Amino acid sequence: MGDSVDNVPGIRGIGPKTATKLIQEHGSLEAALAAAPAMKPGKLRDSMIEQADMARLSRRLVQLKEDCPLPMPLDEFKLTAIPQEPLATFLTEHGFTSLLKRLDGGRGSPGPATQLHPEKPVTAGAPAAPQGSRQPPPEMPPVDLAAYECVQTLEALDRWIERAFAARLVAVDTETSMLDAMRADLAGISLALGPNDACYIPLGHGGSDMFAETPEQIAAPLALARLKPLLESDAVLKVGQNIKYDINILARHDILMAPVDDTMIVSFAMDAGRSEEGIGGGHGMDELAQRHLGHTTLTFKDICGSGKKAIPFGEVPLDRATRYAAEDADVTWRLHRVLKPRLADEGGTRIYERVDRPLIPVVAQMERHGIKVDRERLAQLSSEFAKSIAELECEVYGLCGQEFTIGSPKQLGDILFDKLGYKGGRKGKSGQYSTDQAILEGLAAQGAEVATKVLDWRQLTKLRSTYTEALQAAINPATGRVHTSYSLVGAQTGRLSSNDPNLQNIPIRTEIGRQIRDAFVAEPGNVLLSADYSQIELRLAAHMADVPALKEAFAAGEDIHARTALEMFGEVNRDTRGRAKTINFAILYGISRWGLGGRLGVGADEAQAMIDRYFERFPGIQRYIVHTLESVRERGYSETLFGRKTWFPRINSRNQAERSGSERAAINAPIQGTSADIIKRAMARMVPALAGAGLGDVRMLLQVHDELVFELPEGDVAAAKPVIERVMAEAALPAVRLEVPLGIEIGTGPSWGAAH
DNA sequence: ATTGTCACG
DNA sequence: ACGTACGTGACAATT
Repeated sequence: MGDSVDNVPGIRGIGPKTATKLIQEHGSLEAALAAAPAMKPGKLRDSMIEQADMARLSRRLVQLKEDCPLPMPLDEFKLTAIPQEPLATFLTEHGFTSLLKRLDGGRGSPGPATQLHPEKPVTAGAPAAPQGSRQPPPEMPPVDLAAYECVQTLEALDRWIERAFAARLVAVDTETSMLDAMRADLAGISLALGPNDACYIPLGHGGSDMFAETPEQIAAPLALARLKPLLESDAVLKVGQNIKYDINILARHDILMAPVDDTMIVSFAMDAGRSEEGIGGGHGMDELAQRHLGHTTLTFKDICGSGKKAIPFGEVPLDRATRYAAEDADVTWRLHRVLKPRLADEGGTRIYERVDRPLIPVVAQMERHGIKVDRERLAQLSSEFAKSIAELECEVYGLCGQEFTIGSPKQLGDILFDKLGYKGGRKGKSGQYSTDQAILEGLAAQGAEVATKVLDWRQLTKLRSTYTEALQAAINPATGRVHTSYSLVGAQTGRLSSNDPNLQNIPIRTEIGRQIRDAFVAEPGNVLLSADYSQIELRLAAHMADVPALKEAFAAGEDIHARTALEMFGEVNRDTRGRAKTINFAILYGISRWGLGGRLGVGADEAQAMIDRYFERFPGIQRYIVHTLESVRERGYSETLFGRKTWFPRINSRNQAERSGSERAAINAPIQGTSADIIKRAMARMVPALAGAGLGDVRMLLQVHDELVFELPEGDVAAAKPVIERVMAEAALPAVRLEVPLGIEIGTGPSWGAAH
């Protein structure tokens, strides 16, 4: 620590050496303050905190240089000698809020520092907090719901806006009528500037019927016009919990909120997969508040009820609405205060600042764009499917000699195995017959016609209920398009996930399902363009495990499964190539002899022999697996090439099933996660790259793990292709130099199906 | 709310 | 004696 404070000029107060020594002696700033009640609150204490922030700041400068866009050259870093606005933004964005009041020559306004560290002595006799992050930091007072203000006049709103500009950091939360950001009506906005320093601005509250009295509130357009400069100001950081939601709500009111920070994603960057017995591992606000602040929040259910009796937020009385909404902003502010500084300590800054955070506005915009679907086409498919389903039902009933619910695995299993006497074992702890695809295919191979019929029935009912019907219902009446919602913390590996509706699992593998892709279409005069990474995970495995034969094959543009077949079996044909493909996937997924044997229809011994041969022909793979597992067992987490961590708390479990599962996931996570990092980087760069090439009309609509889908004017296709190709192919650079090329395949057409 | 099944990468 | 590919989300049936 001694290396740091002295290097940073410009702060007076207690000396940097004294502060550093005190902090060092007590292990942390909090401990130093708690253990030194003799140190008076006020000036000295603030100085101490500043010193700690200074120490943190300088300690991180080297690190940040790599990971963050800096507003100034680092070598010239002096608090007083650089432009104040970008510095302020930098400081707030990275949690160095106590240093802010040193700027602007101490302009006398009650800046954030006094809010941050209220003049309240730390309780001397407080029990020592156990090490870890579960205790509230001592400088934060407990949540006081009575402290919040309901903002109902323009004068009050203007005071909050002015203070927010001065603070340069504001937690923001929007309250709405529903979860779907593209349909929800705005009920109000809450802001927080410090612990218990929060307000709620009701904008859309009213009774459930037209005779109920509307509570006093500022007219929404007026309030939004006042808030717009604040929410769009480069100099004020907006902090949210899942702020992509609020970005989209506000964007629909012509406010493009930026810059932003997201406590949910900060948590994800540090703690993906981290969960302990009895403690959830999620990144929801209620959970984070419990885990990091020791605070139990009001829940949405407490306020609006649940199920049939639930009422929209806009109908909640203002006093209760204020407590809930302002608390959310308050808690978000506190979480940011606790989590953002921890990010660098935990090595999460790089992935957060360079991958996940830049993605937030990009994904938000993709969601707002949505994609057009051809309703009539879907409806036509639906009725075709329905007709076939009805026929199949009759045939199945005939073959079984009775009517029953085909969709009930229990009834189906009993009829197939008990009544009709087919072979196929019991399964699972429920003692129920398994009737999944693999089992039914086995029956069909025995000549059970009914199994084929049931499989066809299953496929069609699946397609109809999940796709042709659901997608019609998902068309937004206001935009005429389908808007999915992407979760930025959905998958532990760093992948996105898509929901409401899920547009990452639209059928493609069968001809019949593929027709659904043809219903995803471009606007007239436009086309859809699909660009996907070819075999990206195998390429990454070749690089990460350093496998010469695989690297050569990719460099030469070979068919990788054929090459594998050649190495493994000495000849390439339909059969060996298929088996090689299965083995390649098995490697990516964390191989086991039983799993591979099951897939290939051979015994575990034979599967093991093939694994051995694979390791022999592709030296590097086994070493990668061993090293990865050693590292995860010791450190508790795996890491991608870009430094994304995924935690595996059960990697050393005494329960073998649990442990083996973690081991397989741990082998897969660096590969799947690196692939996710790469496409995320490509997405973040795509928007400026296209704009810079004069392709502002090209809209990125969808991401499907290794594929990006765009909608663009027909006339832009020729110009857009090389830009998209280059951004995707170079997405790992400059941070990572891959020893394999990233192959990109691009297609265009009037529909998603045709673009493949 | 949980289970089984199946759509995708 | 486990019970296996990794990562998701949605639907229908059942508790």
